[in-house]
Amino acid sequence: MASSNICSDCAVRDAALCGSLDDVELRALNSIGERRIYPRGSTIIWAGDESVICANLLSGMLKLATSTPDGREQIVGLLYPADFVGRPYAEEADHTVEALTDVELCIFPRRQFERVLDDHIRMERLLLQRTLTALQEARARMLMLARKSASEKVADFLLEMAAKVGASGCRPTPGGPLTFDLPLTRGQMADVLGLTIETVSRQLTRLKGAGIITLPGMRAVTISDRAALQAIAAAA
Amino acid sequence: MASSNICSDCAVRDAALCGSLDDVELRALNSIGERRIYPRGSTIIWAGDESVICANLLSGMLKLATSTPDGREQIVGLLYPADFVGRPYAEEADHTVEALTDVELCIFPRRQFERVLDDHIRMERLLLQRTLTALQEARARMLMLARKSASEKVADFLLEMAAKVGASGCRPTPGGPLTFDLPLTRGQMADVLGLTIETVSRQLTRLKGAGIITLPGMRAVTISDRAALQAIAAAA
DNA sequence: CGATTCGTTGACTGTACTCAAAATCGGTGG
DNA sequence: CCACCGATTTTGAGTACAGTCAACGAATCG
Repeated sequence: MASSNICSDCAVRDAALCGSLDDVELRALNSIGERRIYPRGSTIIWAGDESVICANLLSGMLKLATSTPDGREQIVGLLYPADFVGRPYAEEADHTVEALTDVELCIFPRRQFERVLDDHIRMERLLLQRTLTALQEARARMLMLARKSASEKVADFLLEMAAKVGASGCRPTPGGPLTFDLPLTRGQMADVLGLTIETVSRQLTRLKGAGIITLPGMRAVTISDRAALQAIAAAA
Repeated sequence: MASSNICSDCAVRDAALCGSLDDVELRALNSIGERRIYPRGSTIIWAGDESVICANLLSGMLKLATSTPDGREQIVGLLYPADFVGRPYAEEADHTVEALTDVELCIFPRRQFERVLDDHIRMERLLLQRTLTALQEARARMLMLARKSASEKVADFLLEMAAKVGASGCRPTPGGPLTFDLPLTRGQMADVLGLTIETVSRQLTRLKGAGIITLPGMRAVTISDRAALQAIAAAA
């Protein structure tokens, strides 16, 4: 049976929460888990719905968003492969989870996942540490959203993306220009940064004009002067 | 010895993390803990310093803040009695922790606290749940900081304060006007809301002018029209 | 090839920030 | 009790940054 050892070929086996489990434990988790693929743009969890699933993100990117009653949206987190999805120990889902790219998830029914958590201290401990880190990140983002200017936000975001996605990007010479594809549309970038589409676009063209970046394609970015970008992100 | 049963007269015994412990466990925690009092305005933890302590907040209020290199500050969390303070499993303190009022803390050396955590699953589980809740709160605050107007922010804040501190405030008739003291200065409110002092002040006078609140003293607030305040917080 | 989504650019507006001054509160000491 | 001082708050005038509205260009897809 394929499902009896889906973990063996898991791309994020070591990086994800399950990395803490031994083979016996893994089989237990295996029996309640299920791989599923969602196309880009699909909503995996709706905010306010009953919290029925948890998952590990195997590949692709997810966004985590909340919105005001009148429709203003804010992306409160971006999830990368091996990140944990969902909210154990709560009856309701806090945020809407949507696929930014095609994604592959390893899904567990929430209740059963909680039981595994209860039975496997190492896994729970890992989740605690991840959650503490996520909290720290969220708070850092609060500073950015509340106190940074549009140019700082955009520069900051480009650097973060360079760090996260840029690993796979192409860098001709070390320290030299780095090119990668943004996994987000301008509108999504705006939702992350607490700006509007127009402002994001303008800031990007400003950076292009200053010779700090180039925009070879709609989604592609090349960072040609990383130091300048860092200077902007830190201060002005 | 007083220290051998400091927990017995603890005001937050049931609400705090330690509420999960039985008497034997409590004695263990007792032996590494120590009560300490800090005057208002004192800094308990500096961001970036080595993370050496964790604590439970017994009484008073703490602020949790980060700032940009050039000095812009943002309060990323407010802590109330029974809340947990500090960052286990990290070498460095994430945020600066400062006393907004005189506070009483029950302090533990971080390393030793982590050991207690490791040995007492119930406590670790509680901490996980608290952290998940804090993460949810932080993300909700991200939405507010990034997407809400000044008037929404102030209205929101007043309602939150009414809920948190207002319990002890005086409410002549149920559903009627509620009066309480703000534990924060205008400047601190501005730091919470991502605004300036002047904007906070102006919004308060606007609310006063609209007959929704009155400001009997420098720190006191009376909410006379809660429904109107909620309407502002939700929408405009 | 047209339709649609996404991105850029422009002109204008408005909200919140900055700078500055006056008013109020709280405490101290004559 | 009152005068005085510093800190906090309020108010005012002017500015700037980012938002809004609108049009246009570019890319993608059927």
